[in-house]
Amino acid sequence: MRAISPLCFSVSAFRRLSSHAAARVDNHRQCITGPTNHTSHLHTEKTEPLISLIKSTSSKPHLLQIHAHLIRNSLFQHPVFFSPFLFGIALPPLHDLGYACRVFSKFSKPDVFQYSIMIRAYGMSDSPGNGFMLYQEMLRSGVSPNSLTSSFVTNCCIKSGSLFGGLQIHARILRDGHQSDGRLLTTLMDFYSSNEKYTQACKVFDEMPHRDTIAWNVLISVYMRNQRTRDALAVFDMMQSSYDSQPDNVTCLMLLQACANLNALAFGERVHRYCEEHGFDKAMNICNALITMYSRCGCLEKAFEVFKGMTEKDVVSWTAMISGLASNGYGRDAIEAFREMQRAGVSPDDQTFTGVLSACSHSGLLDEGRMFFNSMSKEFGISPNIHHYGCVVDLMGRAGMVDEAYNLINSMKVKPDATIWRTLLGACRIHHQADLGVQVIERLIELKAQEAGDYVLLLNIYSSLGDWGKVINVRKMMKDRGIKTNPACSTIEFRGKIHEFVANDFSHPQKTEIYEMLDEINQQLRIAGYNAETVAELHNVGTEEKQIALSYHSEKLAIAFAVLSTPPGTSIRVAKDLRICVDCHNFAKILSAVYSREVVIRDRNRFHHFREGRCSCNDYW
DNA sequence: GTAGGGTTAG
Repeated sequence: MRAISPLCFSVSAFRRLSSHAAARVDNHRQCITGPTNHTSHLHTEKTEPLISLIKSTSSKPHLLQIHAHLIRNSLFQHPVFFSPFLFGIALPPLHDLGYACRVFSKFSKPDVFQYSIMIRAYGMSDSPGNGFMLYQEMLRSGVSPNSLTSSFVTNCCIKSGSLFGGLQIHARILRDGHQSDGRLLTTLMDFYSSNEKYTQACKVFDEMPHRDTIAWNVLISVYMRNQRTRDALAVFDMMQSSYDSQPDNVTCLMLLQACANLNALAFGERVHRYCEEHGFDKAMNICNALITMYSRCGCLEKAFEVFKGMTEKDVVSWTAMISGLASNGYGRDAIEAFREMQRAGVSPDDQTFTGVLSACSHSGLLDEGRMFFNSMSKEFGISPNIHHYGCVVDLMGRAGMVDEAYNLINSMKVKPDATIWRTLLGACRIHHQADLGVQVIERLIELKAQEAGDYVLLLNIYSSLGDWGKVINVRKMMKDRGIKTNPACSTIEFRGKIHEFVANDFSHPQKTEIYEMLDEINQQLRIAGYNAETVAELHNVGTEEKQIALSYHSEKLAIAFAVLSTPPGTSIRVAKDLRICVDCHNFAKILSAVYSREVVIRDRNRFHHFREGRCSCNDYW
């Protein structure tokens, strides 16, 4: 007996089925060309099997055969068959937009469903802008959009970055009275958020009649994109007290990221407990986010605990652990973890090498760093990217090889970015290389990327050389170019709230106590041998004035607040947006001994752990 | 007589 392929079987099956339907349609030729509201003439019991055959196929050749048969039997133009056919060919998994366009253009009078499918298909393609054009064509031909059409076309505007299109759609949504559709409004929030119209995005949220978990999650992502990370955390409480929606795994994932950014350890632990209570802590992505959160909060023990507890570890888990060890100053352990990862049979990728190389640069492991940099491409076939180069430049720069680092940047295959020049500028500052520093500033200017911080580094170089004439020049240059310095900001978490401190800040409600406490601490530290390190301070002023200027750096205010507010022995965790200065480093080191407090300061992505008068990093940079 | 929204874990 001859074997019949499943495809042949299906085709013969629908041939049988379609002959009944065809007989019906033939009697009503107007169905084919005219308005297509004659579905009732087709017997449901005859058409349904054929429709479900069209719907169930996910093979393109099969769908094309069905197409041919529909044409032969004059059934194709009937929406009963055309709609599911278009659906199958236009959307994934087949998603043949070219084919879908051709058949769509042959269709005499598409309805709102068919337009919607095509708009959705455009939204998923490389030409989302065409989705909006089709939407306009649809309006011109008198077909009214429903809330799904609006949702699809809004998505097209998000993808194509069309602000104007989205605004038009929003106006139409209001006109048509679709403003109570939660899903549509969620897409609209996403639209405003992706166009940086955060106020508008929040307004849409406020006006929603019901907010489900996804709507709340979009609100969190709005806050996070808008650098309002603290507000993102506040959403967690609001969700838990709302009666109709609770945080889910996506909420937790985003909040853990927010905690990592804010150094909000206590809040992160709360989210962790919530994950455990709801069984999210078994998921790999949550565990990986937890590792990062704990590492970025300087709490490596907890990060390692999560890591150890994972039944399965992927490259992301290993990389998170390696990077965590690296940024916390445990370079050798990071390298050991890398070897362990290979023994476990997990292949490293480019980000793993970023972690390994940063481990070398943070711990000053020059030879190891070079070795990994070379083996990365030779053994693992991973070509170096800007981050890898950045680590090596940092490594060489710190080791005093500033000229070699400069040559390496010039020899790179990738275009140097502002960050890599800034890294070199930092090295120039450490090794007092004023001439190269000036050259680097010029490169930053070429990139139109120079920031106040870059000029401050240059100022640091000149002032440490005692070249006050040049200091005045740079200050004048900054003034002429309109460069304004933003004061550094330190944050500290206390009882679930984030407290912000800016140098010489007088806005905190407990300011008087904080300043008094800082004076008291300074007196105690001086007894223990602390002397304000004034060499790096910018102004050409007397020593006493310098000491006053240094006294109220933001991290010192934060530390004074912690000493004031927490019981003796509690660890003090500070996050700072700029680099910690030599003096504050010294201050924290001596304080850790005098007050018997562990102090953890995170500046940018680097940690300084102070315990019993020692710091985890060898020198303060 | 169908169809939709959030996450890019390091």
